[in-house]
Amino acid sequence: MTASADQCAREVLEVVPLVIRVIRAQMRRYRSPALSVPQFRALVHIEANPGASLSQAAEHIGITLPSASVLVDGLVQRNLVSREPHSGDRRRVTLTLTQRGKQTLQQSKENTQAFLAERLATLTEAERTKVAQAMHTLRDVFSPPQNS
Amino acid sequence: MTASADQCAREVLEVVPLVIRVIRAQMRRYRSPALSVPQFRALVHIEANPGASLSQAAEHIGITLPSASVLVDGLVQRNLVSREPHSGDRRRVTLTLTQRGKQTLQQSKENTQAFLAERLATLTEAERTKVAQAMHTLRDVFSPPQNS
DNA sequence: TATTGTTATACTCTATAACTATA
DNA sequence: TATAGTTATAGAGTATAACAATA
Repeated sequence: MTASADQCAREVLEVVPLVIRVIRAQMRRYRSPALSVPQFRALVHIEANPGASLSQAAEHIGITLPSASVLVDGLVQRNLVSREPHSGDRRRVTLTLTQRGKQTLQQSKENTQAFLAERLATLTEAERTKVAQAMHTLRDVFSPPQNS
Repeated sequence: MTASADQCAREVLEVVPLVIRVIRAQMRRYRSPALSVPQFRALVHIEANPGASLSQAAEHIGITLPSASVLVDGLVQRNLVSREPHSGDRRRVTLTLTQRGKQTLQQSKENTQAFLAERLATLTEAERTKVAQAMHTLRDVFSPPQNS
């Protein structure tokens, strides 16, 4: 069986929303404290890119700059992210995780991954390998453009 | 290369939010009129299950009953869905697509699938087949429970 | 009592438009 | 002028809690 681009598109369009819903529900269920999916993704980006600018974060997450500004606002208010003026270019901000942010992200990662892993454990290893490979493929197709 | 449940979970957690964002952005971009992803999914369910109840729709979409009530409210106000009392059990509602709802869904399907297909067309047929198979697998893992 | 659905309330996410500050 | 970011405004999505109507 082979898949045309259109058949493949149909599958993606049906299944991806299902998966994101399960992920979101689990993140919400977990309280210490709970993170939304976008908040989680922002923390992951800042962890991987300490000192990131807001524009970089917005691009990575795939949202507009104003949306990112509001999103980060919430994280700063919850003391998960530190937002400092950039030394040298005072238009920019410098985003880093606070100690609390690091801990929260670590816990949320463990929790959510463990939850997903538990579901995925029902698959055979061959099936999981195919899923992981497909995720790699989709990442290449749907990653935001790398401008900087 | 094989994938443990935890590695697979990590991949899913990273890639699925990326894909959903691209889908959402495309649906929003399209105006005639634009649908959100949940609205789209609700319409798909009602199309496939004419006369569906609100509870059924909520379960299929993976949201709570109050959320579904609000969501359908918006669709009724936009004249995309008809919400009638159920004959026989007056607690229930009967959801069907209006003519406008059918047209809008059809257009949105074509548009979004074509957009995704265009992206996926850069893959080889073997890659697309793997992606489609992986979607099937994930659907089994993450579908809401079928109670009724 | 149990089921189906709605309403009230509160947040978050997201966009576009308009703005400020800096380069 | 161009860039980085914020604020204003608006609408959708979502949850929990409380409620109403029907079975």
